[in-house]
Amino acid sequence: MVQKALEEIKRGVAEIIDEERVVKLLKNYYENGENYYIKAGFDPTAPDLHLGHTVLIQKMALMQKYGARVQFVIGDFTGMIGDPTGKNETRKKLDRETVLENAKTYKQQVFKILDPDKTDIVFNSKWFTQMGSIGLVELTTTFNVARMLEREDFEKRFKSNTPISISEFLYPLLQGYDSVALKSDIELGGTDQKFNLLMGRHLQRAYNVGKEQAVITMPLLEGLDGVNKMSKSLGNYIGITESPDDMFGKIMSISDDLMWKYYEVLSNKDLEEIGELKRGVKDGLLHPKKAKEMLALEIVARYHDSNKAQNAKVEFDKVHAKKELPSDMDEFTLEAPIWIAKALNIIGLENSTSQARRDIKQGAVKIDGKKCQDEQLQLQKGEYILQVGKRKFAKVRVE
RNA sequence: GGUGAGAUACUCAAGCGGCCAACGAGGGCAGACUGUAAAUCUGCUGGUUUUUACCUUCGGAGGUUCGAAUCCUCCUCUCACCA
Repeated sequence: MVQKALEEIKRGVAEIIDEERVVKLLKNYYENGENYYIKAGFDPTAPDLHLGHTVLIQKMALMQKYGARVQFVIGDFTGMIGDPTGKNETRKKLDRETVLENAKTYKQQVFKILDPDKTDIVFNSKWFTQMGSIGLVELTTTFNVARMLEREDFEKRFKSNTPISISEFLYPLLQGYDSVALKSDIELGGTDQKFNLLMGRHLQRAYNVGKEQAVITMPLLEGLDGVNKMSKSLGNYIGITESPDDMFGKIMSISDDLMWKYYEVLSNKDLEEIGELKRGVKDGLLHPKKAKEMLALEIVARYHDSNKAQNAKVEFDKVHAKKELPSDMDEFTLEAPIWIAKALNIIGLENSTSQARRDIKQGAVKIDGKKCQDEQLQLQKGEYILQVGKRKFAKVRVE
């Protein structure tokens, strides 16, 4: 039992630190029925979860089946500082209301995956506002600058003389302290979080919690561009609240290579099955597009339902493979006569009339399926279907 | 605190009195090709209905000049070296 659970848990993970402890926890669950706590922290600034987050969340959901209680930490306090990992931009201070609002959104999204009965949502401001400045200084005495500079991005920035704010040193300490306050048994995070996750271990020791958490890191999921990690600020993400059509289309647009990565960390299919698909594609028995469709169907069905997923697929084929019009389009009413470029701008298909002119020149604009050649064209009364590029459509009534 | 260097469009980065809406690279958008892809090739990438024109942009505010991203003054910010 333990062995099987461990195997499933290990799938797709980047690294497990202190695997022995994980085994112990599992054993204890099966033999004595005792639960254990797994923690993961989330930033309250961006309440929209995307598939990159779900890699982590799905893993937690899996572990809930094996005795884990999830501590879903909303970093409302730490969020004010901002994790220095990656880009460093000063964070806006979030007011209480926004944080609560975001937390609500989190709940809605997260419980599509996690079991609510086995999940605690906690805010880390709860213990940090009570800590006080003395407590904070005490926290800082547990670590030193040299060790702190071991963190890769700090080291890089230090060497290249890029400024590091003192408050950024605080971040790993605070995140680690969450594990002290919550007495977590395991903490999950992306591979870029490794340093912070290990800090939890260090602090649990320093504060004599009586245990040191194991750490499980998950690989970072690349975004749609296939290069950078999926993130909202880069715009290469697939949000779990997106419409079935958008979600389906976005998944279909990833490259074939990336598809397998997605399969590994996002699909519920077991590894053998995925291996078979992979072989099938390699041997030419299975079209890669088919394989990708299956993936897209599975994921869309998870966040919507299988009917909607199926519809999204049909719609997708209709628009892209058969080059027919989508069944749903935004509709607008404009006054006649109207200049085509202006019309495109008003209905939001183009950012400016200048951009519209350029696209018309390039033959990217279609009216009722026919290329528009004349950039001076005035639309007279009637109904038109305007299209820019392959994906942007709108129905326009001119009167 | 002292000295020096720098701030250019989404990002990086040229330009250093007129030929600058500003080289180039990345990104983005579009076209061809395809499986809607990826890769590749090509075009575009400040705005404005009148587009071999006009307007707004090169950290901010003034000034010199027929003319300034380019020169001068002050301010703000960043970096480096020294203390």
